[in-house]
Amino acid sequence: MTEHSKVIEEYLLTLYKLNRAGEPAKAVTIANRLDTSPPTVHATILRMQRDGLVNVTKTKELALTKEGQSIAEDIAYRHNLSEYFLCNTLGIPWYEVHQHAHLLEHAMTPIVVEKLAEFLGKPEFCPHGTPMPGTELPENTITLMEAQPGMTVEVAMIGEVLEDSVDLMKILHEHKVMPGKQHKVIEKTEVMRSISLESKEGPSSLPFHVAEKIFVIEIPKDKKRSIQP
Amino acid sequence: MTEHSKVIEEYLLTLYKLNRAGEPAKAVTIANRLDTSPPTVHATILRMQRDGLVNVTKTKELALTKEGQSIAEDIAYRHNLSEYFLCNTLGIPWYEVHQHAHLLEHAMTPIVVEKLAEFLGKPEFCPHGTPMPGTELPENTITLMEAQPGMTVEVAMIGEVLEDSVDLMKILHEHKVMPGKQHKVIEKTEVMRSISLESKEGPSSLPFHVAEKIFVIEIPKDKKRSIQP
DNA sequence: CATTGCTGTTAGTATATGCTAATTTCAACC
DNA sequence: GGTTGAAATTAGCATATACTAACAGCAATG
Repeated sequence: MTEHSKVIEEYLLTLYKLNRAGEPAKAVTIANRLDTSPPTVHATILRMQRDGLVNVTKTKELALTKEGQSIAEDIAYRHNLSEYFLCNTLGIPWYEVHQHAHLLEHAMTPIVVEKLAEFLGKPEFCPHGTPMPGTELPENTITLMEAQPGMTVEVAMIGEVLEDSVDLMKILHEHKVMPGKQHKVIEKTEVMRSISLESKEGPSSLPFHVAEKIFVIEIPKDKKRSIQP
Repeated sequence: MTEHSKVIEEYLLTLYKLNRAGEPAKAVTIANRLDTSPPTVHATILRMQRDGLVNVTKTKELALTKEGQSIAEDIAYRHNLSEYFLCNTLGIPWYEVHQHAHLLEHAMTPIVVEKLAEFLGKPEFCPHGTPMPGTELPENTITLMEAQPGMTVEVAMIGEVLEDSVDLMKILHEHKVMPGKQHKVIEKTEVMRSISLESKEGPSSLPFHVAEKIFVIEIPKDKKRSIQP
């Protein structure tokens, strides 16, 4: 488990997140996510293969090796832990922590990780609701896209892809579309390609492509707002 | 104030520390401190000149420009703040924090620095007693080398050069040669080239080259241990 | 079947960072 | 004044990370 460069750690984390999201892990995808040219990604992946971090299948899918997976989980943990710290200890808004954690995640020694986790009480989810590696979302989690009009849902996780846009995150925050908050699904209109919600804070409307990346849990009628007044 | 690489930040911080210690800032010194070959240092300094971070005098002394100085102070602040956090919040021993802070100092956004400083209560000294940029040690600070037998002194700062050796730091810790602790100077023996001390925790002996890097304040007899029981 | 278009790859370059070996410079010392 | 030794510099090279331009491979589509 040698140390790896920031760049390599980025690639590993990106592959890890793609896996978790069930998206195909191709070189182009990395190029898009990391805003890097395809040739650069190509060269970097060659080095990662050389170093035993990924394998490339016949269909050009990138698969993390045991070691690659293990390092990626480590980075994801450092990232989520940093976010938790920045949000809960330092009071940086949850929709802004991603960018700051993005730097910290590459600069934490194992001891710092351990001590920080203890200090924070070994949290299991980051402020966006993403479970730490080893933890899972509840079985009955669905995407907001799958929720039907009339349902009341509680937001469980804001998909990691959305975190890259602070502007979008801020809007979600303003409408209280954030982990732990409940919303009622009003309607899904094909024409507008958006979903209307209503919560205590007022109505909101989310485009389908965003709703696909928001994970929620249906709240049975009799339990509505039992937790969140 | 563009962002600079980790390497450049290291160079800037090294120059800053040399200045503070009153040591001549030459290329060789950087090479030794950073364990890098002279040609590499040379090339890097050329880039730093190009980027307006340092000037090289006729005598080959390296002088930080206004901008270089300002960035260096920023890094020093991030470093010291990190150390304070690691020690006081996470409980990592004061003699170990340096190495961890060494990574963190390059990974903190301005917002994180600001929020962390607030959280910690804007400390003015790191756990080794080093003042944050803008703060100074008391006027009457001397090195342990300058202290005379019979004097009772309180440790103010462990020089930054010493921080690099965890082994040495650990020994200092075991003998309670740490900021805030009082010691009586017993004798300075030229033959052994060392200074003997005595404190409540027992006797200790420090070689001259270490004593030169430890900064203390003389405690008048009538005030001895008034602060530290 | 041929075209279109996405994906991957190659070629050619650039920059930052690192090295060793060899050479130059210069001040200090005999 | 000449020698010596430390410091700086040059030459030559390697690797990781980036880019653009050009090309190849292959599947989907008309």
